[in-house]
Amino acid sequence: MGTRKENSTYSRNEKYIINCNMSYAVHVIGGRWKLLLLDKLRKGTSRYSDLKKEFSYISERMLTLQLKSMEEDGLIIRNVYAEVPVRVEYTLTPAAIELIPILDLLSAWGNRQRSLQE
Amino acid sequence: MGTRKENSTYSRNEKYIINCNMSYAVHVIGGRWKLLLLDKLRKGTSRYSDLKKEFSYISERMLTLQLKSMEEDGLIIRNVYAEVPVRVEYTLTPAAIELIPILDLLSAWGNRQRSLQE
DNA sequence: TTACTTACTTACATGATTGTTCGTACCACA
DNA sequence: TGTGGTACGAACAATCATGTAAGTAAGTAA
Repeated sequence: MGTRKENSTYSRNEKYIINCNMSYAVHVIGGRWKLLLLDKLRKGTSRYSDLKKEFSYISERMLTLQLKSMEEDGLIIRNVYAEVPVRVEYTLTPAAIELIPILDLLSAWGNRQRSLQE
Repeated sequence: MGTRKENSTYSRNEKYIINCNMSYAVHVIGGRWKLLLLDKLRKGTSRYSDLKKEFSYISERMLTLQLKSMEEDGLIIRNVYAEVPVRVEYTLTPAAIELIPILDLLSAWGNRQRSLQE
């Protein structure tokens, strides 16, 4: 989510992952706060200040970073309204909406798995 | 996957994620090499040396770390055979087998999504 | 006694992600 | 002119994840 050094082993190893669609999908939702944000946005469009209020424990920096990353990966759309003060709204894309039921399956699996683990 | 400092913001923030089963599931499969290992093991039991040979680009340290983590999370079972030299085999647990079709859905989604992105 | 195989383990270094703090741009309104 | 609200951005620091290089343990065979 920042700049990367080329030619480190870490970078070079990426080629072994990059052609794995599963890894890609997990990467896309893998940021620390992305799932929480997806879960919020599935209930409807939110503006930046709403997210900031609801997730007050997420630093503003991380909030914008995760949102930007999700926008780049085609999970959300960012709409800017030229009002005063500015209003910025975030909405799920169709692709993200397709993802939701799969995440629900994952969630159910996680639930079962955790109850088994204790 | 190592020791953690308590009381850092990073640690404290965990409580906002820890009760999210989705995040748990993503965490469980989120290590860099876990999906590749799952994909290999779904085709059948493998011994350590097989994995090492197939994934020669993964350092031994990371290989054992990821395998141990997957074992702790109930994704794989580690069987040790008291032969000479030792033989250690890794097998998917039923829980991991339940996970496979969900991961296939994720993979299909990733495939669609990536073709849209370019 | 030494060498050999398998499956790790440890100490250390590098790179990536996340968090803290402060500052900015825009325009309205007093 | 100055204050206020929204939505960020940049510099820096802390923490986590990954990679490198070397060594270990157990047992058998030479």
